[in-house]
Amino acid sequence: MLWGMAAATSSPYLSSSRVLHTERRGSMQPVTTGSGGYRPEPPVKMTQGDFMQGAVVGNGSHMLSHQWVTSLPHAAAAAAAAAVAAAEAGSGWPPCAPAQEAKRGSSREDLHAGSTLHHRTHLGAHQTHTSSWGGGSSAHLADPALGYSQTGFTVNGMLSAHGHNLVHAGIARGDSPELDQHHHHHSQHAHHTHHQHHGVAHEPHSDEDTPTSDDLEHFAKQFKQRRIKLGFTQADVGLALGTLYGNVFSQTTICRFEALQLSFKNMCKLKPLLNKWLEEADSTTGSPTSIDKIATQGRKRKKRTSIEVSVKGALESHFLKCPKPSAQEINALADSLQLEKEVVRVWFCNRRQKEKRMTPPGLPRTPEDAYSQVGSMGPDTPSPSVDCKRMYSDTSTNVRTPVVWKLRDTFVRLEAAVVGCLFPLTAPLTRGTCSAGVSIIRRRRDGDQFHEKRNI
DNA sequence: ATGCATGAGTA
DNA sequence: ACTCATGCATA
Repeated sequence: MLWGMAAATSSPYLSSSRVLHTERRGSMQPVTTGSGGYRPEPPVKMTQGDFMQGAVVGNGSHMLSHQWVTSLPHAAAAAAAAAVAAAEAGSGWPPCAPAQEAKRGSSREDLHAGSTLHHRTHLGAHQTHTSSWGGGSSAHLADPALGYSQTGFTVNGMLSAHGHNLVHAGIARGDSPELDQHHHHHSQHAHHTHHQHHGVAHEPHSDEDTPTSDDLEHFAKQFKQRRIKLGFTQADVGLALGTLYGNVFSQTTICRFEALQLSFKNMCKLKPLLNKWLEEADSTTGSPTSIDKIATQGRKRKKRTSIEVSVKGALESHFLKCPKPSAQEINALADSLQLEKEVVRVWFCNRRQKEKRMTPPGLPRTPEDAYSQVGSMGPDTPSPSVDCKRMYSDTSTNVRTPVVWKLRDTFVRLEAAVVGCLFPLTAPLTRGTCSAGVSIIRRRRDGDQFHEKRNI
């Protein structure tokens, strides 16, 4: 509450910050870290791009001792920018707010927004779901030679040279003809006569059609492939969207889109934008989209608290029992786990949100599958608590919300439950091996995480 | 790629 | 006080 209140009330922590945003930009330029380009001042570690430039103000960012960190514009970015773009100037974005107006208020409707743009006909080709679901992390795939890195930092002076994307120019075009969307790939596996167009993606459905989960999945896949071929990083795309539409997105969001980790609704909203970007990227060999965005000024952000594994296990256990604990339950929990209440509260919020995300790769493809599996579940099946039902109905706002989506939650829950039983506290989170016939997902251990892989 | 966090919008 | 879209920071 503390934070909440504070925040609500007014911005508590504004550092005296002044907005010094360094300006830099260039289309795809080096946006240092993922998206923002900020960094707490005393970067402990630096990566190649991080040479800190003393230049940046050393303002008294942290007067508040502890956890609040002041965000500052990233020095590295500045540097690069400086080189590159001293010239490019205004960005044209409202420094703070933004990006949302449009969406927020009208969220429901804007799903279709943007759809008007593309209508390309599809020429025919078809390609079924062939592509393998990208395997690696896109970041790595980017060809280093091109100078991309996850950070979007161009290695050498490429940037400096032209200030912008070489990327665009060089690569674009021509190369991947495969991008086609076969939209409705509905079940008729039998014959899909599809259209393919090359080079660009189109909207499968008419403008206002709400895409199906399969459409989204397919699009996401294609998008990722294409993006990689074109040599752009997720961060690049995010920035470019800002240029094209005014809404800048972070690497995180693009990443989540590709991984289908956004809500169905959110996926629908972003799809048109990304589709448009794709078209642009394909054709544009030259339109340097440049922009940049601003930064959230000097707000202070709570230092990210990291929760111990064992504690997470406990939280997870509780979550299974009660996804939406009351304030008191939270208090009690926080207390017993020795965490701040707010941390616990936020953890639950995030956990719930996570449950609502889109189908992660690896879930039952057809309702039938899902149902059959569900049906075989035992009684201990954690009754999809109230919350569960509610989630579904929420999601249902979208009439076409595919069943799969809804089922997904059930699965996750079931899986977690099963695993939870098997491994009470040890591996509760890692819903790894849940064989009970439910395991349609195969995971690979990776450090602390389990990566899901489609099992087919 | 993802965990924890923020904030607008709602109920 | 919650949901939802989003992102900084980090593994």
